[in-house]
Amino acid sequence: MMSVVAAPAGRRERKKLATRAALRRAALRLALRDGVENVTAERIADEADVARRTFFNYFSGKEEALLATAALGAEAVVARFRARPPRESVLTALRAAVLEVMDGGSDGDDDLAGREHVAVLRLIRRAPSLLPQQLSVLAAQERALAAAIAERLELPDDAYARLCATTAFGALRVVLDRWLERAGDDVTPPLDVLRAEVADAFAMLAGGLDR
Amino acid sequence: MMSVVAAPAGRRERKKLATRAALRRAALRLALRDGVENVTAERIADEADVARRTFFNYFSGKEEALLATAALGAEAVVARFRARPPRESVLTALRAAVLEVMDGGSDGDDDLAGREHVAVLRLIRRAPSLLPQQLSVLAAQERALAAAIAERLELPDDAYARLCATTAFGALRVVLDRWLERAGDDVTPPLDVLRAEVADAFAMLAGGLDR
DNA sequence: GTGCATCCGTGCACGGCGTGCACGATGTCC
DNA sequence: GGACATCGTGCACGCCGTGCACGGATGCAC
Repeated sequence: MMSVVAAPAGRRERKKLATRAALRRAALRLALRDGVENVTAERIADEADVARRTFFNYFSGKEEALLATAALGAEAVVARFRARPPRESVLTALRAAVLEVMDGGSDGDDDLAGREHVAVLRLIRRAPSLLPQQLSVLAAQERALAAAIAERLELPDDAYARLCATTAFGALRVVLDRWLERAGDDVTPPLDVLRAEVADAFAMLAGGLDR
Repeated sequence: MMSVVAAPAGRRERKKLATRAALRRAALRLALRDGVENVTAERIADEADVARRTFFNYFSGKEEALLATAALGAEAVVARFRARPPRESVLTALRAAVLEVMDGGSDGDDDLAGREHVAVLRLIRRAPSLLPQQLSVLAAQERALAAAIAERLELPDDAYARLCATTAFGALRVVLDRWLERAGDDVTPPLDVLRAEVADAFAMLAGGLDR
C-alpha cells in the first residue's frame, strides 16, 4: 500500500517531489546535527545540493522546511479519519485515526516517518522559535479536519465541526507535549503510555470537561 | 479600579511602560492605516519617536508589537478567571471570565482596549503572516491558565488542567474566528451573537463532544 | 547636592532573510 | 524535432535581528 500521497505522473513531477523531500530531510538532518539555531537557508540548500534561491522556491523559510515533517503527521491523521467507517462517532473515529498514525500507519518503512516526526517534536520543544509555525501547521489541518467532520455528519461546516477539530488537535498537542516533557532526553519514551494518555484525553472530551 | 497590571513605582519604570505602550499603539495605528505588509520596524520606531534599535529592545519584531494588544486580552481572561469564586466549576468560571472581558472588564475607558483587540483580530484574519504569532501568544496563556486551573482544584498541574486550558482557548479562537468571518467588514458585528456563541461552545465542552 | 553604580537609548556594523527579475537548461506535448 | 511551458540559478536589493560600545539619565546612599 502506497503512502497517503498519490503516485506522481511525469518525470518533472517526480523530480519536484524528490527535491522537496531532499530539502525537507536535509533541514532535519542539519538541525539534529548542528542545532536549530545554526541552520540557515544556505546550508540546507548546500546539503541538498541546490541553490539558495531554489530552496525558497519550495519553502518560505527554514521553519517551514523543518515543520514539513510534522505537517505530514497531521495530514496523516486527517486522512486516516476520512478512512474510518462512517458508523463510528466522531471522537471514536478521531481516536482511532490518531492511534493508527502512531502505530506507523501500516507503512512498511519500519515507521521511519514516525521516528522523524518525534525527532521534530523534540526539536520544537528545545527551540521555541519553531513553536509559532508548528501551531500554524496544526491550525491549517484543523480546517481540513473540520471539513472532514462536516462531511461525515452530512452537515454544513458548523461550530460543532470546528470545535471538534480544534479540540482534538489541541488534546493531541497537550498529550504529546506532556509525553515529551516527562521523557526528557531519552531515546525512545514508552509508546504504551502515550497511547493510554491519548485514550484518556479523548475520554475526557467525550464525557464532558466540567468539574 | 486600576487595570490588571500593578501600578509602576519609579520614574524609570513608568517611562519604560510608556515607551512600550507607545510602540504597541504606533504599530497598531500604522497597520490599520497602511496595511500590515507595509509596516516595518523602522516606521514603527519613527511613529513612536524612538530609534530603530530601541524598538528591538522592547519587541522581537513587528508581529510581537502588533500582537501585544491581543496578548493583553488573553492575559485579562486568565486574570478574571483567577478572580472568580472558587465554588464555581472550572468551565463555569471560564465562561464567566471570557464574558467579563468581552464586556469591557469594568474598565472605565469606554472599552477602548476591547475595540483595539477586535481591530487586531481583524488584521490577523487578513494577514496570515500574523497567525503563527497569535497562536503562540495563546499557547503561552494556555500555560498560565493551566496553572490557575491546577491551583483552583488544589491539584498538581495535570492532564486535566492542561486539557481544559487548551480547549477553552481553542473554543474561544473558533468562536471569534467564525464571528469575524460572518461579520465581514462591518464596523461592529453584533456582540449579543458573540456572547451567545461563547455560551454555546462552553456548553458543548461541558456536556461532552461525542456524537 | 555629590558621587557612584546601574540601566536605558542610540548609532554602527554585520550576517542572514525573502523576493523580484532575467536567462539558460530541461521536460512536455503534438 | 520543434514550439512551448516550467524549473533551477545568479544577481541585486531592502528589511530583519543582534552584538557591541558609548553617552546620558536615573536611582541610591550619604
